[in-house]
Amino acid sequence: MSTRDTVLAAAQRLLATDPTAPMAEIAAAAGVGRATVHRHFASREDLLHEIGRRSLDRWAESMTEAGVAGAVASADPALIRACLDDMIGRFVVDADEYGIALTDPTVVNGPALRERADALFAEEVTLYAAAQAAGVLRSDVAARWLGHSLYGLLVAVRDALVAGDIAARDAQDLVRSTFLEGGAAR
Amino acid sequence: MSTRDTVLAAAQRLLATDPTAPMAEIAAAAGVGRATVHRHFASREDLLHEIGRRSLDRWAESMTEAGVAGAVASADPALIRACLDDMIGRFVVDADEYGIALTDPTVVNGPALRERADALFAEEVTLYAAAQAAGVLRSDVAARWLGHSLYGLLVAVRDALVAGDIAARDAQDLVRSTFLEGGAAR
DNA sequence: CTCATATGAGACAGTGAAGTCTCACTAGGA
DNA sequence: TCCTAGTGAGACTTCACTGTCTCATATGAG
Repeated sequence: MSTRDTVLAAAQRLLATDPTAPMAEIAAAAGVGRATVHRHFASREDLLHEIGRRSLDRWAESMTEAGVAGAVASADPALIRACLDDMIGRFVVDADEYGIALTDPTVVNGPALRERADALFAEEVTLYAAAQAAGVLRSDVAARWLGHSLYGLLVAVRDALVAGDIAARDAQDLVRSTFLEGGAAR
Repeated sequence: MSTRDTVLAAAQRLLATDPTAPMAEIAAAAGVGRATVHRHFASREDLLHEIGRRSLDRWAESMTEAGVAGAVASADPALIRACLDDMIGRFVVDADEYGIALTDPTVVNGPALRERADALFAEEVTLYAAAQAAGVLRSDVAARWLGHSLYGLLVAVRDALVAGDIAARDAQDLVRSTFLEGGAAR
C-alpha cells in the first residue's frame, strides 16, 4: 500500500471516532511524519475531501455491484428483493470502513461532493420506488424516507458495534431484518 | 427567556449541525455579544457540559413522563405498547429540539455525562426487554439493538427533515410505524 | 433621579494547530 | 559509485479561536 493510501486509511479510521483529530495524530496513526502527510495532501481540507470522494466512490460502486439499475429496470419483485438484500449487505460493510462520512458534515464539504451525494441518494431511492411499485416495500411512506431510515440503521450499527452490543458478523442480517420487518413481534 | 437560556438554545441548535462552531458564531446566533456568553459560561467546555446535562435531563424526563418504570413493572402488553408509542413520540420531539448530540463525543464529554447516558440507555432498554417478554417486540434480536435502531431512526428523521423529505407533523407516526413494522410491504 | 446590574463592543494576550521550509537520511535504480 | 525520489525530524510563521479585560451604554428598581 502506498504511503498516500496508508495515510488515507489511518485518517478514515481515526476521524470516525474523532472528527477533530489534528493532523499530527493522523500522521502518527499512519506511522508517518507530519510533513509527509502534507506532501500528499496540501491541506486538511484536501484530505477530508479525498476521503469524502472515496466514500462516494464506494457508495456508487456498491450500488452498481448490487445491480440496482438492472433490478429497477426489470420491475421483477424477486430480483428487486435480492438486489435490496445485496445492497444492504454491502452498505453495512461500507459503513464499517467508511463510516466517517455518515454523520460528519466536514467530510462531504464542498458543493460538488454534496451534489454527488444527492445524486447517489436519488439513484438509491429509485430502487425503493421500484420496490414499492413491485410490492416489495410498503407504499404508504415516502421512498426517500425509506432511504433515510436505512441510513439511520447504519448509524445504529456503528453505535451498536462501538458499544459492543452486537457482533460484527450479525450486523448485515440485523439491518436487513430490522429495515424490512421492524421491531414488533409477529 | 433569560439570556442564559437564549444562549443555550442557540448553541444547541447550532452545534447540532456543526459541533465545532466557534463561540463567536454561537454568540451571534443567540443575538448576544461574545463576552456575554463567557459571563454565563466560563469556558466552551462549560457550555457543552451544560447542554449535555440538559439533554440528558430531558431524556430522563421523557421516559418518566411516558411511564416507562410503571409499564415495565406491570408486564402488561397493552400498557407497554402504549408506553412505547408515547415514549417514541416524545423522543422525536426531543430530538428535534435538543439535537441528536447524545452520541457526539464533543457534547457528552465528561465521564460523568457518559456514565449517566449509559444508565439512561440501560433504563430505556428495560422497556424493550419488558416488551419482548410481553410479546410486544420481537425477541430474536438484542433489546439493546432495538434501542440503537430507534436512535438511528431519530437520526433519519433529522436528515429527512433537513432534506425536506417528510413533514414535521408526520415524523412521530413515521418513526413509530417504521420502528415497529419496518419497510416491507404487508 | 440614582444606582446597580447586565450588556455590547472592542482590545489584548495566550494557545494550539496548520502549513511551509530546510536538512539529513535511506532505498533503489542507472 | 552516484543520483534521485521519498521520507522523518524539527524549526518556523501564520492564523483562528479562546478567555480576560475595560469601558460606555441601556434598563429597571428604588
